[in-house]
Amino acid sequence: MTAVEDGLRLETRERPSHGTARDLVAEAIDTGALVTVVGRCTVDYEGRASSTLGPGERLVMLKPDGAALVHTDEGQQPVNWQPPDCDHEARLADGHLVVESHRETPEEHLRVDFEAVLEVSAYGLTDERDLSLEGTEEDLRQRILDEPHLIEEGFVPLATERGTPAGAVDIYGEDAEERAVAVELKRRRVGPDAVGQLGRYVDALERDLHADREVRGILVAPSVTDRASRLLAERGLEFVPLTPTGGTADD
Amino acid sequence: MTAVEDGLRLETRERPSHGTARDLVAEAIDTGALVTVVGRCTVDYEGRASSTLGPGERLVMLKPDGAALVHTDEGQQPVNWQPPDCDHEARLADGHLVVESHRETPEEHLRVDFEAVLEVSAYGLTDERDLSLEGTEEDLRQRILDEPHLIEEGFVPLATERGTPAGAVDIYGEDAEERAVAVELKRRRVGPDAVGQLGRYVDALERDLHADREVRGILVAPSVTDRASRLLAERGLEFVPLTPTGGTADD
DNA sequence: CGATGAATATCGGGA
DNA sequence: TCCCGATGTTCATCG
Repeated sequence: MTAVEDGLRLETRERPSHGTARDLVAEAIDTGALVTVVGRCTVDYEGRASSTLGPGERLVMLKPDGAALVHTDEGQQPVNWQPPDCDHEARLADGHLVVESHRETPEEHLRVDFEAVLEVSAYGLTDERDLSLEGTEEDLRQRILDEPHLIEEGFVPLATERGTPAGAVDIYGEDAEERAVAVELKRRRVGPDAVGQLGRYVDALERDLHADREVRGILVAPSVTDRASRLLAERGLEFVPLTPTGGTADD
Repeated sequence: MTAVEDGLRLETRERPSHGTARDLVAEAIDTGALVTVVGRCTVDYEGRASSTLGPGERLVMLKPDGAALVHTDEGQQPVNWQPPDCDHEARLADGHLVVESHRETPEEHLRVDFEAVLEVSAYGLTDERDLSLEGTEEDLRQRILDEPHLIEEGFVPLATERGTPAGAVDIYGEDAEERAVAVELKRRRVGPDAVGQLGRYVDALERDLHADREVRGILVAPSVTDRASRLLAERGLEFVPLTPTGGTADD
């Protein structure tokens, strides 16, 4: 089976000279292609923090939206990077291909200096990027709004993202006895941080509403850690086990 | 200028047949090479959540440590991925190259189905990966341990990462009047979450120590947001502006 | 293996 | 633009 012509743009050079590599990278940046450069290089970053990386073999990706990624043979995360909206540049310095990426606000600069270039490729890519994702906190919220009794019998949601001086409450409502209820949602097992978050909202609501009005705080998540459970008890907060999808909590 | 032979392994096919692509990807996985496959594809993920991605042109990277990345032409983050320690597999299905990546604990599966393959490359990469990074929270901690007066005159650090029922305090110490002090460090401007964190530690320490002993809580960061500042005041906590590097706080 | 919190976190929504 | 919180966060460290 032979691949048919498909209109996808592609330009590749194996083991190019540094000059050829520079020209191809520079052209690809200009034409809005996605570029990969693989070779032995050093990397320097200066900006929100600063870092240096000694010689090693890596894959550098330059995206047309201005993002830059330096990947080694290990790890899901790039060892160095630059966020979108940066300006990329390819140049020769001391006979080496040097790729630089820069932005302001904040001032950040990435420099990759190649001592050997294994391959340079430029791809003209287009993507609709219509990702459909399920199992998020949003799904959990909708599930509760559809079936409020999942929280408890008589629970009535009154607002989502209700503002307080401490931040927005995921779901604000009332229980069967018309007590105010703040619900904090998490799509996965939670630790102490989520308890602190809920506690801040409850405190803020108790200040906001009349001081004599009781405010219940309910954490909704598949499960909680021991420490979080203890913190909930200390603060008089409650926990309701629930998953975004309706599956069992697999902790 | 011509690149010299450098021992770096490289295997590339432009617009290969799906069968050729499958063979090359499978061999590269076996030999521990880093693989890139560029082409038009759909992506399905099922695991901690689930997602589907319709047809589009993307770059798929398979790392020898088991990580997988699907990158579009936009964004610093991959649109889909799989963490390290997954098992990669390349197969033909309905004449299409299909790349799959799987792991257990948790059960997660990624499937990329190519309808067109623009290029397949396999790179044999090695990397020492000796990244040196400055400007981290660790740097801020060391700066304070070296010069405790940066917190205030008379401050004495007694422990780092001191355990409490609510978590570990970054720096625990005493002030000039021998009051207990909990210090929470952040390398950058902080919001309400950091105040909640510090508050939990202070509460826990006040329970741990004798109830009559006052515990001061000090947040150390380049700057704070308005809301965080208000929360600090409400809880009787303090703020000391300080950067990891000693530079000025650029908020 | 789980828990905990840092990160050049990134990303999207809202004011 | 900044603030704020979610994320299939990932990652290192510690118990």
